[in-house]
Amino acid sequence: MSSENKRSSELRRSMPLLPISTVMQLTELSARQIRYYEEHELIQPHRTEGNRRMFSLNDVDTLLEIKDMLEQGVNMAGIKKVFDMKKHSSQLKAQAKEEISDSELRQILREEMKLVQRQQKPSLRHGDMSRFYQ
Amino acid sequence: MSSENKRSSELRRSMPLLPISTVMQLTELSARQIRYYEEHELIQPHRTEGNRRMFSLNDVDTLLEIKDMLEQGVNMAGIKKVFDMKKHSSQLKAQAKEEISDSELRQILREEMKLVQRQQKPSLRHGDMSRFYQ
DNA sequence: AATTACATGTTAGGAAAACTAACATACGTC
DNA sequence: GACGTATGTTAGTTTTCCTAACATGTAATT
Repeated sequence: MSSENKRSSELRRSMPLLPISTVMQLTELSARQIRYYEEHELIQPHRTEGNRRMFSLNDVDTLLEIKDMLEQGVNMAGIKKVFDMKKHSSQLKAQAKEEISDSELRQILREEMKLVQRQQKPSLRHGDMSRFYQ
Repeated sequence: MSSENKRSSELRRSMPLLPISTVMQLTELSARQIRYYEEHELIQPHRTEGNRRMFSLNDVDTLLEIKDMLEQGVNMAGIKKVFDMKKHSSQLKAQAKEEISDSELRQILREEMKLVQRQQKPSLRHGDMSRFYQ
């Protein structure tokens, strides 16, 4: 896939299309749960002019990951850590891409992994929204 | 693509995910227009328990086709005809697949085309929802 | 055993979004 | 100028979603 395509599909996946009722069905989470996870800053759904939450496909993906980890006994704090690390490591990766070799990068990511695994054993299975679109 | 994948992506594309407000943004149609097209049976959005319309990606695709044809001067009746023919010819095609050769099939579809073209000159450009997912 | 923290349920009251139905209007056609 | 078609607008209702508060089950802590 070209980087152009990657960028525009990222755009589509982050478009706020879905009301909470749809997200409830897709994830089998309650509204209370979804709002609670937002309260803890695990997701940041868009708001309409009238203050209704509107969710993207990425949000649904994230919620499925959260659900997964909770079911595996990871608590909010743990999930936050995992997400922080993910963000950090993808920033690192983006930055590193232009500076270092692949093998050096893999080495760094292995070290990051160890850091997290010391604290908990999260499921790293990726969210499964791919079921719901093309 | 395997026929299994084709079937399941069709499933996803027909899932009622979107409220009318989202569809309005995606298509740049007014609520009045969308409801009017439903009234004329060009789309059949799902209804929630509380009677709210919920639209699928296929519905959005269809609406974009309708918009396209209207802009090209085709009226409701013409659009209906085009859709009827589409449905008919895809049924025909499905049935034919197991009975006749490709070249025979192409011949039949050419004849169907002529039938419609005698009445109007619709745009056959396909709806462009592919912008919005994966 | 009592306390605490965490994740979620439930309820109440209010605001936004969507519904139907009816009437209004612009524009093309007879 | 009357008519038909596609769309706008408005009014009155119903449904969905919002926040905030309090309730509850379970696990960890004392």
